[in-house]
Amino acid sequence: MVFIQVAVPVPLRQLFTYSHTDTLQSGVRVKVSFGPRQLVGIVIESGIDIDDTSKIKAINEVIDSVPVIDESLRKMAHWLWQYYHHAPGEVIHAMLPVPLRKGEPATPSPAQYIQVTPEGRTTDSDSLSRAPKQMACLEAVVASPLIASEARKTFSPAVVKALIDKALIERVDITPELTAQAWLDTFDIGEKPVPDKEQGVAIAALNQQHGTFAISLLEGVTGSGKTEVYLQSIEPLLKAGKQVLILVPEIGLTPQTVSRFEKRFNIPVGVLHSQLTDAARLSVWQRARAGELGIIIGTRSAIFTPLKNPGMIIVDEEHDESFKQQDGLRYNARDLAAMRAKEHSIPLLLGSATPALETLNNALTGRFAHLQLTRRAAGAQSTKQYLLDARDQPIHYGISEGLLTIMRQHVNAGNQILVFVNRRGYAPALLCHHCGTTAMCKRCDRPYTVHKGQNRLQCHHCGATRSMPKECEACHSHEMVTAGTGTEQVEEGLMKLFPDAKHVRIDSDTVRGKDKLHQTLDAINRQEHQILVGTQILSKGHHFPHVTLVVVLDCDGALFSADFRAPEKLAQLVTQLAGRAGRASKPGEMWLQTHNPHHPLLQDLVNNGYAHFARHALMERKASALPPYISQFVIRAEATESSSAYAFLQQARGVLLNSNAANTSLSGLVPQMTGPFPCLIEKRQGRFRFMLVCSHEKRAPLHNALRLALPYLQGLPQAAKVRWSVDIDPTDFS
DNA sequence: AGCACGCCGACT
DNA sequence: GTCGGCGTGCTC
Repeated sequence: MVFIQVAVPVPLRQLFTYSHTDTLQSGVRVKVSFGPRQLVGIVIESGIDIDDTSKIKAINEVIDSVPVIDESLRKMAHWLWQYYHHAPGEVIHAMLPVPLRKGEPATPSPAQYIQVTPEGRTTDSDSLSRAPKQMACLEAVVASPLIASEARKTFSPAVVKALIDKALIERVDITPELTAQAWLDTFDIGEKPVPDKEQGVAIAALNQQHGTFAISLLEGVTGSGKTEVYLQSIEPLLKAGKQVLILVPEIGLTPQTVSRFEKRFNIPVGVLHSQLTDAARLSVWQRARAGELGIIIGTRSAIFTPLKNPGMIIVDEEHDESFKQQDGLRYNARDLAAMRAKEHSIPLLLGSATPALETLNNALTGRFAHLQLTRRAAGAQSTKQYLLDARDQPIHYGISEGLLTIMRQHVNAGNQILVFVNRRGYAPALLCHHCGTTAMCKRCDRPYTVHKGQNRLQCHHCGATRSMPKECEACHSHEMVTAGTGTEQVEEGLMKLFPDAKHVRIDSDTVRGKDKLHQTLDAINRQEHQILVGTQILSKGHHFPHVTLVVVLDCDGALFSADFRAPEKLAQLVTQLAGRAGRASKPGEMWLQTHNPHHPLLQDLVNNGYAHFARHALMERKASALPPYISQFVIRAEATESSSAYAFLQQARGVLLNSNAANTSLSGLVPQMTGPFPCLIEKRQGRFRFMLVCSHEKRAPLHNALRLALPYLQGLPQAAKVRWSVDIDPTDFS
């Protein structure tokens, strides 16, 4: 009889002990009874000692013969639940593809394929000369068996059926065989550009790092060829049979990105993103684990992909916020990438035109290697940036007179212009002209956003919609007016101001699904539209060579935000937007409309660029004792009763003070606490939200205080009544 | 988080 | 008389 520690998928910060006849390998899945239910758990440790054996149950079933979580991922899991103070079972759960969480087999199961029959192989090409599609399909099948469902998609079901009826191909169940380093069969480097001097330096530096742990920041302005550096620095690794894992932001994963890697090396690339089916994700997971895939590109959760021969990890656009999960296990995939790289003794490359201040600080202090690309390729000029003083100017649809004049010049010259508006919808509020009452979402206590196109009001915090009210709820006046400007209204205004120019609006309301976005972007680059209005989506990934003018309608919100990261986010956004426009023959310009034209932050950004701004912002962070110079965590609480959420955090505050004082070795190191105070979005989906921010200049004592406090927090009488969570290194205070 | 147990209101 | 409301407490 052996006692075994198992991570069970429940939100409890502990492991559970079960018994079994033999020791089991760590990382193997087991079925266990947990209370009244059956759950799939993961073996963490075998053969442990235990005092009280009275409650111990036996493991019901061992699912795997080979661990689904290998040694290195197990270490990562351990680090995750320690560092993020999260329930181990949930951590492991988050790391596994959905089918594996349910206990389905981890090795590939047979799938239906079509393969060529002996008749098909000997058929002469004449017999199908009148059926070119069948011919193409047959040729493909002769080359190698195809997955039946995919063949039906690429060639059409009728074609496949016709060939089966003619007995030229047949259906068979094949269990796919996974081969390590399979990509080496086709690996072939086509044409590649000669790197410029800076790229050459970066590539040479990265080549030195192969086989060792090192982190580099590749700080490269837009258009300086970061991807080329990625491509050339992974080339020798792939050739040596090593795998490369590339993380990209959620919207950055375009077919173009993937095909660029596929075409350069002539190998298949594994792709992981949120829109894949569970089966498709599992397939990539299996192929990566078996070492079959040389390149895996994916979003945040791809950091959990098992690798047989890891060679390097790349995080592209490393400043992007989507690398931090904002619910449940609030991990940061960028930080996790560093952990993984260290564990495997491989290099990590972080690339960005606008590095996060945390990353930049590590590069400036020498913890990370700092590689810089300062020149745009092919002599393209960078976009000139200016501030537009909107004070005392008439404003139409959010656009000031002065800005309008500039826009006219570009439109009349036949160029494209891009108008950035940071909120979608028509207007962020609807209010009564008579008494001033604003239409509010009852569940969130926030103004509804007006959507004129649908003739409805929509709450942007909980998604609820309602019909457009005909009269004021309070005074029944029929005069309702909108306040503020969203993309929809700007588009409407531009249609009136520029009746001859073709418009297109790009936000999550107008581009549903990935295809629609790409179609619209392609149409823009074919110059089918002259004026582009849109939100954040426009700042990611895509380039608009015909755009000569970028305007940002409202920069003022970020200047006085309660979120200390707002200026950094604005600077990143503005710089990314500027990078979208222009090309060698048509340099672009950018105007930022503001009521604070003398604000030092805007001045610095516009006159000196992001790199200078960021270094200056770091100095300010240091002076104000903010991250990355201090460590933070946040305890969030939400409840239908505002007072219970507040009370819980108030008690938590007390516990944190006391537990720390009780720990004599840390006496004097009291975390600094602010709050509890309401979140920036105070109420969401009918629940009131509060947070308690805890900071300390040193991470270790801060985390120790939390570690000591957590058991008490769980025991608090209020703890059961409120939904509460811990957020380590928070990036979002909404 | 589930899920059961438990103790009080409106129903065939 | 019971179906069912969701408070409380436990899960190796």
